[in-house]
Amino acid sequence: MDNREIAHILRETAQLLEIDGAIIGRYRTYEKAAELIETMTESVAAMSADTDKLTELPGIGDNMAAHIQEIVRTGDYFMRAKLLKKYPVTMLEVLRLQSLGPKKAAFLWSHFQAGNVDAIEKIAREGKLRDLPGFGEKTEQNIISAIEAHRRGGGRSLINAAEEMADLVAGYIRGMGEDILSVTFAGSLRRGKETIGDLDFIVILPPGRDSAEHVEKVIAHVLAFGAIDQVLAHGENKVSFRSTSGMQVDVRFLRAESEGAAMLYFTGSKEHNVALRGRALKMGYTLNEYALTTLKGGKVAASRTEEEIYRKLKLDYIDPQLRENTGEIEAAEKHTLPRLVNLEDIRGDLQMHTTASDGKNSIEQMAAAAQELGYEYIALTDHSKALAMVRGMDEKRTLEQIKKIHAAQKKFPKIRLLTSIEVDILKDGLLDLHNDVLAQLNVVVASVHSHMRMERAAMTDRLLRALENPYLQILAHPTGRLLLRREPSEYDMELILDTCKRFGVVVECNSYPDRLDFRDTHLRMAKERGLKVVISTDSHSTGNLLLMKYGVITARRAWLEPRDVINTLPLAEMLASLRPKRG
DNA sequence: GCCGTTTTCGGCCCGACTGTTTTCAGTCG
Repeated sequence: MDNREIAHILRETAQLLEIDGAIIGRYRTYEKAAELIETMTESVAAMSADTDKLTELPGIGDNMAAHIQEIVRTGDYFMRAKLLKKYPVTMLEVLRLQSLGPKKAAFLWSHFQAGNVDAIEKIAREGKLRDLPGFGEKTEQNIISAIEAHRRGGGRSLINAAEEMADLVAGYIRGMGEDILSVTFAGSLRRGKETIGDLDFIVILPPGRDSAEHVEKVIAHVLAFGAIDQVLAHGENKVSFRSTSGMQVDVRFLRAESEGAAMLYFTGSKEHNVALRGRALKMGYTLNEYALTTLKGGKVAASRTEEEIYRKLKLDYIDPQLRENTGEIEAAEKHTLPRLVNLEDIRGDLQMHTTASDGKNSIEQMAAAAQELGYEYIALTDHSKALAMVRGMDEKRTLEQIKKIHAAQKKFPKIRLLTSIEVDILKDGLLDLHNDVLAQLNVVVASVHSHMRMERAAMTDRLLRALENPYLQILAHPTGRLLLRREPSEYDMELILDTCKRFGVVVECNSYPDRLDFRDTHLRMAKERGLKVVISTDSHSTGNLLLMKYGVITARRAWLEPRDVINTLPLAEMLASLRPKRG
């Protein structure tokens, strides 16, 4: 049982308790335990043999430790099972509807036995909700439109799509000229999360131009943005809407003196903010989106920049990508935060395709584009023959490709073109090309593209066998997931990471926005085991080389430093850090 | 259910907004 599964059971218990009317603190404890376990890299199942280790975790007491042990032992938790006898499991889906929370959901269940989205939609469309206490015509309509939005899909977007939308909205708001001072995005996009549910903007008003009339004028401009599906909130300080693409956009209006506090608050994460507020309270302050204020006297201690606020809280500045309350506050206190890897640290790209398989551009075009980016080296990694539909290369064509790369090299004296391949890991764990061909390549990248839904034990064996091949140097997009489309393959992650470490295999952080594979938490596990990582784009065109920034931001979320990432190294050192080829 | 340099009981981050209410509960982030 992995951490995600344990956290899932605890979170469902929290939601069911909330529906059941438990007092706030009780279900919050379950929520907090779920949040903690979800973001931990150490296996809680492994820890659970030792009760003391569990209770040492913040927010985990004797009772919660016992519950966790029960979950690890039995795969379920009696309280959750008990509540699921009282409420249907579909109520958890109901809670995901906008404007329907635990209280209203519980009410609908107790009055109509309506415990799923379909049943609630039926009642709403029949006009039976409007006369209920606490409901009304507006609420009824909101629930119907929330159900419609829910049916259109979860509304989460890939990071590149979110970024495009954010640029569009920011550019539009910026079009107001001097009516605003600045517009900045915050939220999960600033933290670099792999998928984005909503966009948060902070609009700073010019000094002296913060009257209600002026804000209303700015809001009117925002609401005239073309792609609005529905306005969700429209107040004096903020406006929210759902875009036609299904993404929720929140825009908050503030004065310049609150900018730092607001950025901190709206960047989150929620867990980071809660921890910061707790710390502020202990130190005699209160923290909100306007300022850090002294408890006694209500004097503003800091508000203009994030740096000032962290400083007052006796913390080093914490990069947005680290703000998940997974140890960054403790590290900031002890001055042990990592020096995170930057895009500028990257010296080369070790996965890209050409017209030899499914790439759009030639070796020369890829080389020219990479050189333009200032790279010192690239690896040309076309597919191997198992991927017949993209004309994967067999042994003969691979050898020809090596010659072509050598020929192209002559035209590009300033960048090293490494001969390479993305060789398929076959169903039985063998690599798709003969070792004597792999031996002739500068770099061997391997990955799984077929039979991705194998059962856990078989997939583990398959990968172990592949890793035993002495020519395999880089394990690319190790879980094979496609964000919002395909779940990751399942295998014994800890064993595979330990094996990579043993053989000196480097794991990839694939920068493609729908892969981002390994994901942040897996990369952090890798780092904690002393593995090296390569951040690659897996480009299929020259334009794709720019996707590197998404890999870098994911690596930053994993606390990776330049020394953890081999393509921050000069060529010779990078090559020396790869698994040495043995016969 | 957890936790303590205000507390071993009584809080649990905090503020905006909406919609349904005549002063506030519920939802959200």
